[in-house]
Formats: sequence, structure tokens, C-alpha cells
Amino acid sequence: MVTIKEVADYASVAISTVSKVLNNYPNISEDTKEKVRKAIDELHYVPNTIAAALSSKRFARVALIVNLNTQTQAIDEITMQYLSGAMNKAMEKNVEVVTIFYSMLEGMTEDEVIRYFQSQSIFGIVIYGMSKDDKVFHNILKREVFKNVVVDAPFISENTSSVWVDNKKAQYDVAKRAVLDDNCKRILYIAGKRNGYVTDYRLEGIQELAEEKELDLKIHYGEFSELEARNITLKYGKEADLIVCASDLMAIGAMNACIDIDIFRPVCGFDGITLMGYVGKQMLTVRQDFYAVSQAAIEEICLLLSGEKGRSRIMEHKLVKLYYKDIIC
Amino acid sequence: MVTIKEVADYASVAISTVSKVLNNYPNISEDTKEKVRKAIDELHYVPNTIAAALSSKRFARVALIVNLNTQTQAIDEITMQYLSGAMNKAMEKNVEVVTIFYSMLEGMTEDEVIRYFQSQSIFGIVIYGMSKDDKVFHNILKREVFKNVVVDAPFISENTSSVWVDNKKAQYDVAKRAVLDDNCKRILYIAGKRNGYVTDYRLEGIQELAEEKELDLKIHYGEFSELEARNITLKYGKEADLIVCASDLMAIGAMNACIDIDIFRPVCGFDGITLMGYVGKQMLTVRQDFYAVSQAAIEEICLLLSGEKGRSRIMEHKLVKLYYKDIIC
DNA sequence: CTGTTAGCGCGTTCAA
DNA sequence: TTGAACGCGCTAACAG
Repeated sequence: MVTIKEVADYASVAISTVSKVLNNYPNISEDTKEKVRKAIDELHYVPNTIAAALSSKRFARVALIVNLNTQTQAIDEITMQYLSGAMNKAMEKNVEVVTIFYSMLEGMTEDEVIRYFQSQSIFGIVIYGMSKDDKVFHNILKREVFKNVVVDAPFISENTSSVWVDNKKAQYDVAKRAVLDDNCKRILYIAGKRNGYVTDYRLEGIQELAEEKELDLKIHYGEFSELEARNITLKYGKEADLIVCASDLMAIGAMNACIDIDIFRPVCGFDGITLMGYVGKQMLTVRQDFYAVSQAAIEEICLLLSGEKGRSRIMEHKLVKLYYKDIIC
Repeated sequence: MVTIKEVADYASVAISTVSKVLNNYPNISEDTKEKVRKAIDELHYVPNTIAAALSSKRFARVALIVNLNTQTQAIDEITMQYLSGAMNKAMEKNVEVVTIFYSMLEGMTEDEVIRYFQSQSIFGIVIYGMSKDDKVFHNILKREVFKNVVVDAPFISENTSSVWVDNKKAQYDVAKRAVLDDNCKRILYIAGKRNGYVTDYRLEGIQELAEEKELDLKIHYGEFSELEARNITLKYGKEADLIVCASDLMAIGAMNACIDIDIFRPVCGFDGITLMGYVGKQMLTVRQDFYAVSQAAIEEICLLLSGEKGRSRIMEHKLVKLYYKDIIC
């Protein structure tokens, strides 16, 4: 491994001079710049980021804390969008990110997690899909040891900002369109997990709509499970004109239940995952741009890390109708 | 940030002493060990891995080079399994991994990629799903600058070892069972991408079977595309008794084509992705344990990095029948 | 504009 | 068994 010293010797300048051209300092003559560049080139010199980081003391890595769901890969698609959006932006911003699955932290106490992160020089964390009963990360946020960005969860403070899709409005919008399209009155709403923040927001959305349109609204928690949604639909589907689900996966479950008991009900989903295109039926849903959300999250964390104040933001959503033909063409 | 020096002062010992208890050196009295541990604890000292790495010069990171397919999330599931398997094992082995998408390297020359990796202190790389015409990584392998592990590609050398599923045998096995189950004679085989290594192996598998059982085998390249497979099936499906596809996604395309032209043909796939469970039909396929494959890949790279010789290995596969009910129950 | 010097936080000899 | 001292590769004052 060729070091900065060898480059300096080769170009017969001082080490610091090499460092300066490396880091684009002003006040270097074109002549010496050229000499140094030539030396770097000929020696195939590659700066050692480790040493640079240690020396400059401004070395911050950002942990991306994501979920891996082995049950269904519907979630994988979302996670991958999150990851690639974040990494893309991180490269642009020149910060280093490390991917961490919740499962890797399982069983660790709050202190252990903090130490683990610190030992890795992690100063910023982006938390995707935090649940209400995640004590560990709640406390980590509270202790303000890191700069934090939470995606789709309501935390804002000096060191924490939030990036989220307006789930309430999105749920309101998609359900409204479904209600109007088919002139429905009796709605079966299959909510998500009780411990999820987005669940509450989406619930608020549907409730606002119900009030506004004077709908007959029945609510059941489907826990984001396809099977659960299926069972709920089997039980209560008949008495509804429309089934609104808080996730696409549950919408699939609801649809299939309708088929099984031989009733037809419009169903609408939430997320806009590609899987929907494979079910072979048509469904109204909300598409979120997870990639863009994640990019925004990285921008936020960069702001925070650079000492500026975060400015939490709300991302766009849009309504889409998915069906088979949309996907394979 | 509390440093080793503060710990040393607090415990009134020398810095080197602290370092020694940290790294479990012998020849330290229990007394001082205890003193130091107490200091570490009370000061909440966290060793700085950056500095440790720089100092000890034995710092190796491993790059996981994966694909992100925005077209279909079928691939996402596989990639996530790869990633989590690798990270899990990496944590156990105490090596640091960084995730890199091919798309992040797009447009970079071979030298640029090498420099980029080197600047990141990446000394080992694990390549998932390399294609035959990926000049950049072919040359990187050839130049032996890193320690390498390739998954499902045929490269073995001093610094490179390979971890793979026996694709030939797997394709042979699954097709054989399908052929026997329905006593088929005329096979339509929809192969993968021409530039993929696994494509060739799978092709060999089906060809061996055809020879052995004296089957009438027609081969077409579906490029791992659902639409392509669909079109091939529309054209040639009628003259076959059985359709064997080199991926589950293509199998879905083939199935749907059969329905469209109102013929019934058994179809068999490859990979065993969860998506299959959502198609609502039954299909024979091959399940690979991507998680285990990736764990093995990390073990290999650790061997290589520690200077030992790699021992490339072949992973198990198994035949499965997927359908809707398997998934939601 | 360039070079000298002093660290960054830690591992590792080598004396004591 | 312990500690002083040096160096890892680099950045950043400061002096010249």
C-alpha cells in the first residue's frame, strides 16, 4: 500500500502539500499541483480513508435500521427501495452508511446498542418502520446520543427529525375515491398493527372520511397479516359494500376471501407494491415513493450531522390502480 | 468521546496497559485488570475502531456486491436473503461488510472501482449473480487485487473461491420429477439469460435429462423475463406436454399464457420465491437456501482474508411444491 | 505558496 | 508485570 509519504518523496514536496492538493486546498501553484497529480497517478496512490477520518475527526457513519421480513417478501421490496435510495444519496453526499437489521440487535439492551454503534463510529441513525413498543429505540431517541431520522414515526426534537408520507391524507384520499367510484356506504376497514404509528394515522384518515360522508364504518385490526385480513373478511365482508385495507397484502387476503365466499366487493390497498400486479385482479391503492423518502431521510441526517437544524418533511403520495397487465408490459 | 488516555488516567495506569486488557493480553495482573475494567465501565468508554484499525493495520472490510432489480421484486427477496445471511455471519466473524449495488458502480472503469474499494479499505469482495459479460469484475478477479468469493459463477484461483448451488443437478432433479409425475415426452424449456452462468448449468441439466429419457426438447431463451416466457409459451406451448422454466417468474408467465390460450400444461419453476405462493396455482420448483449460501460465502472470504486457502463449496437444494395455501397458513 | 510540526486514538515493541 | 515511546497515514495550524 502506497502512502502519502511516498507520493511526497516521489514528487519531492512535503507531505502536507500532497494532502492539500488531495483536498483541494487553495494556495497551491498549478505547477506543484501537476507534479503531485503525476506522482499520485504513477504510484497508483489511494488515500486511506481510515487515516483521514481519524486525523480530521470528522468521520460520521450513518446506520440504516431496517426490517427483514422472512414471512413475506412484500416487505423486502419496500426495504430494498429504502436501502437503495439511502445509499444512492449517501454516495452523493459522501457519507458512509451501514445497513443494520433489527434482528441483528435482538436481545441487546439499549446500552449495548449504543455502545455497538459508537464503536462503529456511527453518529447518525435512520430508523425505518419503528413500532410503538420498541423500547430500545425509543430510549435511544430520548437520550439524544445520536442524530436521528425516523421514517413514518412522529418524533421531532433537537437531534431528531422525521420524514413521512401523510398517511392520514393518503388513506383518506384512496378510500374516498373508492367510495365515490362505487357509491358505497358500508365500509369494512382492516387496520394494521396496533403497535404501529402508521396504523393510527391511516385510521384517522378513514375515520375522517366516514364522518364527512356519513359512512357506516366497521374497524378490525388485521395486524398487516394476509391471513388475518382474510378471516376478517370471511366474517364481516358480506355486510360491507367496500373493503378498505391498510396494506396491499391484507387487500389480497380480503380479495381472496371474497372469492371464496362468492361475493364481489371492491377492495382497496395501501403501499403500491409490485406484488399486487401478480394477483391478477384490479385494485385501487396508494403508491408511496420509498426511494425518494429514503433519499430525503439521508438529506435530513446530513443536515443534522453538520450541526444544522433538521426540517422534517412530508412526502408525496399518489393513487394508482394496479393490475396484471400494467406490470408485465 | 472518552479516549483510552482518560481511562488510563482514571485508573492511574499507562495507556498501553489499558490497551492490553482491552485486547486480552497475557501478563496483566488481575488487580490492574479489575481497576481498568472499572474505569472503562464508569467512564462508559468505547474503543474507537477507526483508530484501532489504523494502528494495528489489520482492518479488512468486505464488499457485498448485489443487484437491485427495479422491474420485479422477485429478485429483491433473493437479494435480501443474501444480505441478511452475509451480515449475520459477518457479525459472528467480526468482520465489517458494506453493501454495494451494481448500479452504484455503473460507468466506472475497472481502475476506478478498484480505487474506490481500496479507499474504503475493502480487501475482500463477494459477488452475487455476476454475468458473463461483466468485463469490469472479470478483470478485477483476474488482477487478484482482492480476495474474492463469487456466488454461482465458476471462478476459482489462489484468491478467489466459489460458492454455488449445483444448478445442473437441481434443474435435472426438478424436471425429472415433473416428467415422471405426468409422464411427459415433449418439453418446452425456457432458459434464462444468455449471459448468465447459471443459465448454462441449468441448460446442461435439462439436456442431460432429455438425453437420458429420450425426450423431445425445445429450448428458447426467456431472458428471465416473465413477458418473454409468456410469449414463448403462446407460440410453442401447444406442442409441449410440459413447460420447464429456469426461473419462477418465467414460470408464472408461462402459466398465464397457458390459461390465455386455454390449454393445460404442467409448469415447473426455479428458485422457490415467495411470490409463487400468490399466483394461486400449484407449481413444482427448486428451493435454494440463499441465506445459507451467503453465510458460506462470508466464511469463505474470511478464510481467504486470513491467508488460508479457500475451499469452494456446493450448497444443497431441494424440490418443493408451492401453492397459495402453503403461504398464508 | 510551501514546509515543519503537532496531534487524531490506539497497538506494540522494548526497557525498566 | 508495567509504562514510555514510537508509529500507523493523514489533517491542520503555524511559520517561513
